[in-house]
Amino acid sequence: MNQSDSINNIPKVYVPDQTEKNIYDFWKNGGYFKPSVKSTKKPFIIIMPPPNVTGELHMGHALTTALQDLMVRWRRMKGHPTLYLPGTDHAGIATQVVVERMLSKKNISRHTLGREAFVDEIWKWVRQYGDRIYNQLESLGASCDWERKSFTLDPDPSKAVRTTFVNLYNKGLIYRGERIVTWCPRCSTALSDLEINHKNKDSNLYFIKYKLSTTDDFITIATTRPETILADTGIAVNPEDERHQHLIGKQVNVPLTKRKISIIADDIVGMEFGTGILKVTPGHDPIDFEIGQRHNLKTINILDTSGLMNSNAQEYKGKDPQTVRSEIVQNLADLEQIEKIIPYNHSVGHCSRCDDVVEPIISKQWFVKMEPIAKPAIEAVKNKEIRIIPNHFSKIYFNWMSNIKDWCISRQLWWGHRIPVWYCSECDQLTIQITDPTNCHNCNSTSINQDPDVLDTWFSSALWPHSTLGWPEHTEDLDKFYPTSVLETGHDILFFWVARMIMMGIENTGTIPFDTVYLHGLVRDTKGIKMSKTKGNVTDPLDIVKTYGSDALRLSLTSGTSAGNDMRLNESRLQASRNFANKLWNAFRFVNSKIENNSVNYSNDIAKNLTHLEDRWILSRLQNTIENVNNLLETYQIGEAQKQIQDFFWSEYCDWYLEFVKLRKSSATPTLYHVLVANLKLLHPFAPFITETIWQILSKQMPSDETNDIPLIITEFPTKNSAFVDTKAENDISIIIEIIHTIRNLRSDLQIPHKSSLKANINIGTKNKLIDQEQNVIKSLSGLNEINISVEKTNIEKPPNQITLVLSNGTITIQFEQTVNLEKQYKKLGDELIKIDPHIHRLVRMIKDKSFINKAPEEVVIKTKDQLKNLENRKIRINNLIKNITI
RNA sequence: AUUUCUGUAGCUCAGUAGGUUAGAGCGUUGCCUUGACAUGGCAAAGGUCAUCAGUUCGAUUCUGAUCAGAAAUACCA
Repeated sequence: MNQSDSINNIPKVYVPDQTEKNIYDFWKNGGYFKPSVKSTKKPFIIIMPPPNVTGELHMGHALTTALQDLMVRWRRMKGHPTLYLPGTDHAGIATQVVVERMLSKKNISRHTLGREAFVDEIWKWVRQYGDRIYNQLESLGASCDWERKSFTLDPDPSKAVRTTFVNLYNKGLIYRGERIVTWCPRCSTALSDLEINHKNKDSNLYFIKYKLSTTDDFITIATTRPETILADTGIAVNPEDERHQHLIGKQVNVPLTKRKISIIADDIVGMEFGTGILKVTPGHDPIDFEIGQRHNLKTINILDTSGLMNSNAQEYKGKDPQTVRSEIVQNLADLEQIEKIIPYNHSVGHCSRCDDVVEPIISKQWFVKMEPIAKPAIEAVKNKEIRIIPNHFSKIYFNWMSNIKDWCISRQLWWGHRIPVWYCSECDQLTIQITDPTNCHNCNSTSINQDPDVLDTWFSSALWPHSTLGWPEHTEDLDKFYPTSVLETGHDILFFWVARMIMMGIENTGTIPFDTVYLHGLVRDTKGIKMSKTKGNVTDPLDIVKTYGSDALRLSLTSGTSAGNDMRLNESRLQASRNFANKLWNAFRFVNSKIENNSVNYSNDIAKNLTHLEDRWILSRLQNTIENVNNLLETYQIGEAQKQIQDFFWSEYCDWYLEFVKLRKSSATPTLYHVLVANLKLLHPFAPFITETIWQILSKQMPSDETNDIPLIITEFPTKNSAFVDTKAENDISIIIEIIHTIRNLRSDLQIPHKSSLKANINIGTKNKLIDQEQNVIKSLSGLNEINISVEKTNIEKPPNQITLVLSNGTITIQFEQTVNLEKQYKKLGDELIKIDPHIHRLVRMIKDKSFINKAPEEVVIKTKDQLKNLENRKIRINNLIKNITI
């Protein structure tokens, strides 16, 4: 480091990565992340929505962590026992795919390994890499209680899963049934509705002729999936449809097969679509399945678990549906059974994991009956027991919850919580219990086999707020920390997580899992496009941490945003945050240079020394900031809270206060220190590293005591002290600032350098005494060398070397050494008149309006009158000046 | 198709009890290396708050319609 670059050996640019790791370890090893046992205040708990154990940190994690950690740190500093409980999710499909891919490089498939060995392989992987995401969260400053970290497959959460399954089954809320589910051939498992994305695709609508069995007539049916003809078990028409009345009850031959099927009437059939005749394929379409149920139609399944045609598809067996489609179309064309083919755009379901086209397929799966569970969960939000922020997501929640469908929870995977159901091969009865049974409950036989399937990963996530705290056991943690406080996550995950957590929380514990849901928006790239690996537009948060520092990243993510809204992250935003951090750093350098090795402890009473106006002013402004910040954080207006802190710090403390006190020797130091420290505390939840770093250096400059011996992370968050509120000081300083501002403006307009001195006559009526007292400050910050205070009317002649400017409450006349061209200044006066007039008119109109006087609140009327008076006075002063000008 | 959200300065966005001469950051223009900081300072330009109605003494803010953009959910075979 260059010696000239430093005051007291502190580098003039803040370098984050030199300190962040040390600070984090200091907090972690000091046990500051653990819930305090001393406080009797209401605990504040955030259970981290568990990231995927195979996952790597992305911007979404960074945002969610910044917000969660901010909430946690704020409450911790407010003296609440806080628990931020981290965890990871086993992520069934995703993890299995990762490990399968790894094994395939060694030419091993999971089938050759077998289930047990394969699951062992995954565990090996998890043990090796599962902590990676945790380390990444640490670099963001997450103040989690790592000793309570939890993994969805740990024994306790697993027990919670089994207990829940058994309870729900016993209550009749879990059932096994043959349903149409959506099947992903690539992942070879059933999926829930939420795991499917619909995309519009260009395809064809095939008009196919079916021959009636008894006559030589044909009927024509429109379909997008001709390959499902092989699974047709009925034909349906609308009973109201006069065109097709005569067909009802007749039989047709299924093309390419020897089967004959009946024509039935069902009012679900749309008369406008196609020919108004629907082929019914109960095995491969949800609507057809319902029709099949109503009319007792047979169900034929033509697909196997890997999505290929099975033996029901006759000669097409073993081929994939797409191939079969074109073959069938060709075969039908050869038989002249294709009437026409028209291009058709329709939406097709895709697997949200692998993006393959999913197939509706009949299959036996486990379901949760949702309606009874959803009811109390809807009620909890309706009666405001749970508050969703921003509120408009409540509507989306209600909408989904009141149309909820049963949840398919079985997955044909090997990695996850295996379904706790055992089938008896002797009596066919099920044994369903929490611990592994050895015998059939019914016949006591030992030949029982566990269901091979595992549960949907979200099933365990749904239990997360209580399972991580020890449920179903009555643990101390559950007692102390449940229900939790806030669930913070992305709005895209409202249904996956939030809704299911609310339902299962109430179902299992009888209590809501959290009282507040805070939903954030998505982080988008510079162009506003959603970040995704496939698009290659992702920014790695760890790269940003390296370049700009963790605080800068956090500040960027939390600034200028409001809940629920998406945000764009770009370089200039990050730079601005880094610059802010650097500004803080340099203010600290300034203050530090004043207090180095001080023998007085400034953290004690500072009220004694408030003889200076600017001290009273900045402390008063600080109270205002503190009050606003607390209110804003209380109502989760996080971006606005941050803005208030940054504005106060930069625009008031740095731009004005620091400049004011440069004239003084040491009398300002206590206030200088006090306000800086208050800023550090206010900012700590937003930018934990730099604030703690500065505090550690600063607080050691003074004799130690109980207030400065403790780390910033657990110091008390500032609260408003009304004793420091001083509106008179605020008014006075605003007059001083206006004078300085006016003179600087003039200098800039006339290109008069700051160095060249000016003389001023100020007449500001009742405040002339103030000007007298503060003239040194005014001189220094505006470059005046002489101030005369005149009670007389300002000279309104127009000597060529002086000009009079208008202030809110008076005038200021500036004298130049030489003649200056003032044309521009006089024009400015005219411009202001033009601007001011409409305002005056507006205000006059309001005052004259009787209904305004009668109906508007009194303070608004008073304020309006004041405003008018001020503007009119100003207008008079401007007019006086203009009258005496001859250009 | 339904629902929801968004439309404020050149760009990105704040603006939660309806009363402000409508704000910030970035960018732009001019000036400045002054002992905290050029990742800085000083000064300035820039907006009919999408459009149109309504409610109100008063609307960027509330209501409705329209236009434009985004998202979610559902889906017709």
